[in-house]
Amino acid sequence: MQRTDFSKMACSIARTLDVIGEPWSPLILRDVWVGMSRFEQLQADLGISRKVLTERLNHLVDHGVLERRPYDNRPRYEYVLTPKGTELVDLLMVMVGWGDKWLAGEAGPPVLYRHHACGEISNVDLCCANCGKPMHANDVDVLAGPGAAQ
Amino acid sequence: MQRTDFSKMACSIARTLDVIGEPWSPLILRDVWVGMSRFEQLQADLGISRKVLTERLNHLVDHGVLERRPYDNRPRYEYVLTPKGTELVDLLMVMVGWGDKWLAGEAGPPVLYRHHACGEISNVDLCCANCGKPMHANDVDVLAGPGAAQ
DNA sequence: TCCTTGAGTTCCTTGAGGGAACCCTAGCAG
DNA sequence: CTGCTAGGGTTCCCTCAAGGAACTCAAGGA
Repeated sequence: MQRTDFSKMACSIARTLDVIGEPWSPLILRDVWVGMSRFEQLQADLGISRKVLTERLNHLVDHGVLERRPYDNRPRYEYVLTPKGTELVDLLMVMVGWGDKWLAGEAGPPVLYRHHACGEISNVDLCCANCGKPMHANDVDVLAGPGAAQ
Repeated sequence: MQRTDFSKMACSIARTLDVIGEPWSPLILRDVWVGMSRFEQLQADLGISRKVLTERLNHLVDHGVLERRPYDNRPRYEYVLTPKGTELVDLLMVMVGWGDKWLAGEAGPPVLYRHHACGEISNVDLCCANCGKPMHANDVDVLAGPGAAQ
């Protein structure tokens, strides 16, 4: 956890960061998303300290992003995405899109996505939930909402 | 910077985190986006340590996300988003969408977006850059790309 | 009975975040 | 030309989180 507590700021970015803003958390979600669900797998794949991995998994479970579920008679557990966590993967896909475009270099993107609906290799874009047209940073006005501070 | 260096991992999520994964960085971008561009403004608004703010701003400038530009004959500077940084705001908008849905509580979202194209208060959704249809975590297959490790 | 495996705990060291104080440059007021 | 002010940082110290290695514990299996 960061030193400063972001969870009480009147900002959905800060509150989201309180859930997945700590180092490693997005990479843990990525691994769970692509099917790595067990402690040992995650630890080996990420090279993360076991202590920190324990802390992160507990934090993600506490916030309803992952679910810890036994998979054996022995004390063995796996971590799976909840619906809340699955929607966070949208965020990861947008991160992938930006990283692919600006940071991948000449080797090209490390992974590709094939979209079920059209069958093509593609990438995510942002559109308006209301009209469906593109919606990027310069396409909106920012207004105070009901939950604004003061 | 996190202890572990994410920048050399063959993963666009890790590489993106290397740019904006440190604490405060996304909130700094948010503030710059909505028009807070000067050191003193950012420090006062965020309540961040001046030392850390200096480090973050330098890191973001080094990575081409922000540009440091003088605005006076005196040694005064403001920070503005580059095109690379403006595209990162997409990521922030998706974070806002998730936070609004899962964390805002009964007070409602702190800010609202009005989409220029349709004039309505709306939110971002993810669609396929190829076919335009919705594209979420469960709508894709993940395949190895040209820049995959090994 | 011992060995192995998954899933953590415990302990120590290092270094990043928080906070306050200090510094430097350029204008401006007297 | 002296002192004051404001913006934009540095410097310093303290604490707590990340890294890493070693240790624990429970349940099967040889």
